[in-house]
This record gives sequence, structure tokens and C-alpha cells, in this order.
Amino acid sequence: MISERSLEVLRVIVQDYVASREPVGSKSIVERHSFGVSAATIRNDMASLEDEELIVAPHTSSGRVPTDKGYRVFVDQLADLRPLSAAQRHAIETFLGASVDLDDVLARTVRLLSQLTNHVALVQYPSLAKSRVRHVELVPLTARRIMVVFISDSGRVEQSLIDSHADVDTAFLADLRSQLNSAIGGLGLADAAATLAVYPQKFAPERALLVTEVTTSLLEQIAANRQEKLVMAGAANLVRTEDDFHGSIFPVLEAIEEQVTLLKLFTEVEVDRNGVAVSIGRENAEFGLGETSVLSSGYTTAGGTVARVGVLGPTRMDYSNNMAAVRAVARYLTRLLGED
Amino acid sequence: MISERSLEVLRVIVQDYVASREPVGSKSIVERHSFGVSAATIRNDMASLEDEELIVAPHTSSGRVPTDKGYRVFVDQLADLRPLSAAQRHAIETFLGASVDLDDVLARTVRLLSQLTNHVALVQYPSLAKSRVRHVELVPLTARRIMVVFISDSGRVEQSLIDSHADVDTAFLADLRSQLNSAIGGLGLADAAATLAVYPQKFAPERALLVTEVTTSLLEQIAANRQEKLVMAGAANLVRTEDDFHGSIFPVLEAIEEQVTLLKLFTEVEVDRNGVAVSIGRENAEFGLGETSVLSSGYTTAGGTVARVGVLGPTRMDYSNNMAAVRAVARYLTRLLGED
DNA sequence: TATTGGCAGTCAGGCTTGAGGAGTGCCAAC
DNA sequence: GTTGGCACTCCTCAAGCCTGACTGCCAATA
Repeated sequence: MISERSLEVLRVIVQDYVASREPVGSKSIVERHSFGVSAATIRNDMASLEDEELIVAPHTSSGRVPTDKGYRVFVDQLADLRPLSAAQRHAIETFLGASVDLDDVLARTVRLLSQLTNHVALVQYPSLAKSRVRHVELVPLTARRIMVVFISDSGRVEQSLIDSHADVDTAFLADLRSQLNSAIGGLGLADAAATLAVYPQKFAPERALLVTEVTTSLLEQIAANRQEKLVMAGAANLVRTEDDFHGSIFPVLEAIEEQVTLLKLFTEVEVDRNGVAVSIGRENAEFGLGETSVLSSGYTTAGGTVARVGVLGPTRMDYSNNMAAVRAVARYLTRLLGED
Repeated sequence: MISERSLEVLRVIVQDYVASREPVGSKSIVERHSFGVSAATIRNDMASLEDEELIVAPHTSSGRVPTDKGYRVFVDQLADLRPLSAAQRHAIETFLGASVDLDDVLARTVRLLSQLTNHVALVQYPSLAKSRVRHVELVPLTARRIMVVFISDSGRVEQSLIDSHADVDTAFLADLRSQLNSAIGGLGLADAAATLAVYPQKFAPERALLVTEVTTSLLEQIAANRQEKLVMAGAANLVRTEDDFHGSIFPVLEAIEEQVTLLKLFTEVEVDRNGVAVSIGRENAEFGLGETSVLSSGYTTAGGTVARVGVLGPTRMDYSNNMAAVRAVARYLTRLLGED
């Protein structure tokens, strides 16, 4: 059984190690914190923490370092989210408040978050998969060329061009547009796709070809964009913390560019009591990220779709501060995009 | 005066140094290449190359390493663009050929180029500033909300939403749309902006407010997007080549995320006889990129606007191969986007 | 005049050694 | 349960030494 004081020892070990980058020993603990007991007693506590595999000694007779499990206990039980400073809050509001469209908001968000935490920041675009059709627009550009625009209620806009087989009847196109909108407007993407698949059948043969061209284009947009999208910033911070990675940061950078990996990580992890999900070290080993931790939180758009925003850094990071930053940014995003 | 053979010696020094990462000495040169003279003779040649500051010895009694000036001479006079392998050509065609819209093409391009060269690849979006208005679309979404879409002839599409002061008259909106298109369709952006600025004056007071809202939104889109855009991939390669950077790669990664810097570099450099611009080492010092080289080439879109595509890596890189890759990709891009 | 072989001098990098220091584990005493 | 003390372990750093690689110069040669 782990005593109350032992957990307190774990807390200061995590804190001191994160701050100093050096294994922390019993003596330095009694010097820097007022436990009211001697170093020998701390040593006994450390021995039981080591039995529980919460800390480990890199080599005989060195100070101790938290294990992944130790960080886990720290995050779950010991860390209190340090509230952001007034300056930080102010930065969030002024920096994000100034943005206009969705692309802009998310681009600013990653930059801001990477600066707040000094780590790599990630933002997931609102999922198209879970959102609904807000509007479809067909625009004749030239005699045969049509632009097809698809707008979801999460604010994403996709467009593509089609070159029709024959000259386009503008009046019919306007008609088709409004028909399409009443047919699939408001539907979820899966339903919309199902509807679109059989849609051309209703039309006379001479029209069906054009309609098929349009619906095909829409289906492609829906399908191609089921795949999620991610924005990233602050890769330079990885280099700064390079020493925290036992091997090279090469695989980490690779994993980051391979967005699929991160999206999976982002979506798999469960949110804790603070609304922040934390995945630590070896928990990410399958992704080539065995020495990194990922913090993430969700934000909600007007359409009610949820996406994630988070931070990735070495296991040895300041969880208190970073969790608070992630949570604050996610909340602000929800406020900004939700009232839309 | 530099003899013909001395230049040949410079060539093999560059080649061997790029390949081996080690300073190259006179002995290894005669071993690996058939100059038909002795090491002592090569030493004399190397002495004159050193007088001209084309090579330098990192320390007394070590082999020589090319200087920035040496690389410059190599690139300008000695490098022949090694043609791409059949596999590489094939990769370009299949990988880029499969893409659909502009975003997709450019996203694939950077990834491809970074794989072909094993360095950081960069692609600049076709400049909005030099392009023309292809089409403007106004879409009523709800009673008061309008989506404004702006399409340039370079293929870029921008959109934003406006919340109108009052309910929107749909018929008038359709009318306004066609009027706007005939007013600014085909104009360059500067002209379009000038026209839009005074456009609302033509309307009756009860209409002017709505028109102003629309034109303001369009002007914002034009203004906000004069600023260029850049896509990047392959940052992990920087880490792989970390040893080539005397200091840290931190400032390099920072400079890369600071797109303004790169855009300046991209546009300032002049193209050489091969259609590839090369900026070497200290030539980039002002950008914090004193140890990197940037290769770039231009591509042209249907609208005739020119943008750049390129590669960034350590000064010690395989110029022959990389210049060829950049050129090939740029040419393919021109073919792909030009026929649009 | 261009080239060559030889030789002395220089320096980086790797290896070994030894001293110093930090921290533990254990034990006997409180 | 807590404490002080002591022996032990192992990292870190600096110093010293050796080896190998390469140059620069010179006198001889074609």
C-alpha cells in the first residue's frame, strides 16, 4: 500500500524532474520541500514507489525518474490544472477573436497553442463524417464547365469543377440546384450519399447524364472528405526537447506528418474528469510515439460535431500547465465556433 | 588562374564530400578517380583551389571541404542535371496525375518532392495577386445569411459568410450576382478591388447597405489573400541531416514555419540556365538559413500566374539530383495546371 | 615548367585512467 | 515508524597518450 506521503513524494519527483531534467534524489527532496522528515525516510518512501513501478533509477545509485505509470498516477490523481495567467487568457481572446473563417481560426489556434505550451500543437478539422449538409451550390462558369460547391454545417466548404459532356442548360441547372437542396439539405452525410446514389434515376434520360455528373462529383467530395484533416504547428519545439527522446526524434516527426496515426490517437483516447485526455509514453508505442505524451480535448461546432485539439510532446512535460492550456483553448474554440 | 584539372578536382571534392560527409584528401582522390597524376599533384591543385576560396580545410592537416563559393561554382559550371530514373518519372506521373483539385495537387506535390529528394519540399500557391477574377457567387443560406464565394482563374477558391442587417431579397441577390460578375469578371485583382470600392454608390439607399456588405466581404477576401500561401512537407528529413548543421536545426525549423521568410527567398532568387534557382548557404544568412540551400523552379497555371516549387536542405546536398527533381516536378505541374 | 616521391609536422578522435561526487541500501539505534 | 551513519556503486569529467590521416615543402626528375 502506498502512503499519503509517498504519493506526495511522487508528486515532487515528477515536478522536480520535469523542471530540472535530472534524476531527483532523496537529499535534494528534503532540501527543496518541507516534508518534516529526514532523507532516510524519503528513501524508504522512494523504495515503495519503486516497488510499485512508479519511479525507477536509471542506474545504480542515481536519483529516480518517474515511469510512464508514475506520470499516469500523477496526471490522474495529483496534478491540479494550474489556471492560465491573465496574459495567457488575454492572448487567447485577442489572437483567436480576430479570425474570420474556419481555416483562419484553426490556423491561429495551432500557432497559439504551440506557443502557450512550447510543444507541437494539433487541431483536427470538424469531422465531415458526423456533420450534415447545409447547402449545395451549382455554378455555371462557362458553357460546359460547372463548379460544384458543398457546404457542411460545421463550416467546411469543398468545391470541385466538372466538365460536362454537353452544353449546360442554365435554367435546368438552377432547378436541379434547388431540388438537390431540398432532397439532401439537412441530411447526415451517410444519408445524403445514399440519396445521391439513386438520385439520377428520377430524371429523363437526356437529363440523367448531367445529373449523374453532378451527383458523382458530390459523392466524391463527401467520400474524399470523410477522411479527416489535421493542422499542426510548432515542430521546432520537438528539436528543443530533443534530449528527452532516448533515440532520435526522426520517427516522431515522421509520425506527425503521417496524419492518420495522429487522428487515430486523437480519437481513441478517453477524456478524463478535467475534459482533457492524456495518453502517456508507451501507451502510444504502437504509433511510434513511445516516448511522447499526447494531451487532447474536444471542441464543438455549431452543427454539434465534435473535433479535437491537443498537444504532443515528450513524456517529460509540464502536464499541469499544458492540460490547462489545452482545455482553455478548446473551450474558447467551442464558444467561438458554437455561436456561429 | 584555375586550371581545367583543378576544376575537375573541385567537382570530385564536392561529389565525394556530399556522398561521404567526410573531408576529402588528396590520396583518396587519386584512389577513387583516374586523374593519371599523383597525389602530390592533386595537392598542388587543391592549394590553388584553396587560394581561390573554393575549398577549405576544417583544421590543419585534414581533407578539404567545399566552401559556399565552391558549391556555387559547382552548381553554375560543373553540375550536370542527372536525368531522373524511369521509376522516378513514373512516380511523378501516377502520383500527381491522380489528383483532383488544386489543394490536392499541391499537397501531393510537396510529399512527392520531399520523397524524391529526401529533403524539405515547399510549394507556393499560385499567386492571387497576379491572377484574375473568374467568378463570384452569392448563395442565400438562410433568411439573413449569405455565402460569398470568390474564384480566381488560378483555381483558388475563397469563401466567407456574412450575416446581413436585414432579410435578404433573393431575387435581388441573383441580380446582384450577375451584375457583379459582369462588372469584375476577368479583371485583375487590383482593378477588381478598385471597382468594388465604389460599386455600392450606384444603388438606391435601401439596397446600398446589402451591396456594401457583399463588396466589403469580397474586398476582405481579396486583401487577405494577397498574402501568399505555402505548403511544406518532409520536415523529418531535416532531423536526418542534422549533423550537417553546425549549430542546431532549431532556427531552420523556425524559419520554415515562418512562411513569410521563405516566400521572400523563393521569389527573390533568380533562375539559372536550367530553369532552377539555387541559393546557397550564406546567401540565405539574413533568413537564419546560413547553412541551407534552397532550390526552386517556377510553374505556370492556366491563368498565366507563376508560382514556385522547391526544396530546402543542408548546403551539403546532392545538387545534381535535386535540381533535376525540382525541374521535373515543376514542368509536370505546369503541364497539369496549365491545360486546365 | 609541371610532376613526383619522401618526410616532417600538425591535429582530431578514440581510448584509458583516476579522482570526485552524488545517491542508494542497509542496519542498528531511537 | 523514523533516523544517522557507513560502505558501496556507478556516472561524469578531465587529463594524458596514442594512432591515423593529411598537408606543406623540398629536392629530384622528365
